[in-house]
Amino acid sequence: MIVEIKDVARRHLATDGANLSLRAVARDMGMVSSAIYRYFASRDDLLTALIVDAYNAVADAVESTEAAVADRDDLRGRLLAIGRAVRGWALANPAEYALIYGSPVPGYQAPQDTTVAALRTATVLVQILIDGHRSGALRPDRPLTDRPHPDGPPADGPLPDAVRDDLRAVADGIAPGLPPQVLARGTIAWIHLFGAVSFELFGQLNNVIEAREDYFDYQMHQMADLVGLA
Amino acid sequence: MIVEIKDVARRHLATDGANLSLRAVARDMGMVSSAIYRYFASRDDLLTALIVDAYNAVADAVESTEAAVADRDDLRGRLLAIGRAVRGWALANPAEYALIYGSPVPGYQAPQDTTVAALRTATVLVQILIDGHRSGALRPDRPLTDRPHPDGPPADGPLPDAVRDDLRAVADGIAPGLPPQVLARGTIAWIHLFGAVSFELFGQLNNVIEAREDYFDYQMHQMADLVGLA
DNA sequence: CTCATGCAAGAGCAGTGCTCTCGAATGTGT
DNA sequence: ACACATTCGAGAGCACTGCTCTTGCATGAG
Repeated sequence: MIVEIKDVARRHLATDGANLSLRAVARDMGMVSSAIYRYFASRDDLLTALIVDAYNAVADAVESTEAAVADRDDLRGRLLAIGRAVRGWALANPAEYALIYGSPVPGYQAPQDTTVAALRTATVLVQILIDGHRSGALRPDRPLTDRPHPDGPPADGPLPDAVRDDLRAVADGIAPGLPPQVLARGTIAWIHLFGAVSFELFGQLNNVIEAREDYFDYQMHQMADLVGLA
Repeated sequence: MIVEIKDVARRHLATDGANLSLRAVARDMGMVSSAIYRYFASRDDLLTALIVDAYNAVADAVESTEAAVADRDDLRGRLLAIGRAVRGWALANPAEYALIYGSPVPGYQAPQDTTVAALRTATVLVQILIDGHRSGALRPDRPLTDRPHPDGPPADGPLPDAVRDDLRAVADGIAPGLPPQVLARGTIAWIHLFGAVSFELFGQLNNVIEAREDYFDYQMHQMADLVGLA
């Protein structure tokens, strides 16, 4: 019953956007609006359920797509697979993507359930970093970028101490032994991935880039370079 | 009169988020709701006015901050100034930032007015690219990233043809002669800037990074490296 | 002095989230 | 088999929303 309500709500979400109407979904189900409250305490409660489902849906897509990469040593290919999975899911479910990675619903506070579901997707990326670090494919000890001038010093400044400490704490939790420098570049790729998808999905690329897919792949390759993947 | 309405609406926006109520702003002004319709045809019309204002506000902040960089040859400093200006404005006006760079309001179609205001901010970044290209500080002819392995080939693949054509068209409009390769890396920095601000503002960094300002600067430095700024 | 225009108030419509009450149906224990 | 308890949905109702339409009051122009 609650899955049926969520299904109808998802359908409304796809057409009407984030301001879905409880009465409308009740009408679609041949019920009266007050009956919904037997299953969801409030509209925010329904939204929370949809948000958790969305986080898990994108995590499912990312996990299965990344696992399908046969050559586990092809770290770049695995990163690319993650990126394409996120983008593909976002393009197929724009409203749900906006729900979890867009501007937060005003007055709505995300409960703790959502963060654990959100972590699933990130873990897939971190595993690539771990594998690359173990095999020695990553070189966090030197700047990844070229010197702006051939004879100049590396432009890449050191990781700020406070950031390094934050990242070390994160690494201790999910990837013990992973150097903060590696994690720092991984988070940059991570942030850029969602920044790129959001930019495209929210219309910021309109009248600028039309070759969306090629452009996205290009960005992911740049991020792979930045992380230091072969 | 319309500026007073917008001021009150902005204040409501800051507290209640994107779903602002016409009746509430009318109440705050001691008017009845129908009186608002003398000045704005609809709630969407008011939102559009706020959006255009927001685009211009962030453009003002960026332009003035960037212009305050004394050393015009310090391209990295100018990029950093832009980034900090955007982030600072976003942190000071989170609701307005979400209005223009967050998920679009459902059922709302942005009119053409907004795009020209959005272009103002981008122009400041493009000017850095132009200056850097003129002075020879940018080297778009070679990969900016290090080889993953010291003796391997450059990992950076070529710019896809379709993307190159898109970017050439953009360059023809606002920066004639600027190589698409330079613009490609500039857009990456551009996208990452807003991706980083959105990630922080929308709570995606919670329980991960606490040293927000240091982390942001670190990201901007990485982007400066990627673009190839000294 | 008259007319026209600008402006705000009020009523009203359809819609919303949410609460409360009531009646019907479905088991469950004795 | 009967009485009881629990579950479920319907309905009314409250306060709120965006928006439309009409009415009336001003102020300024001719």
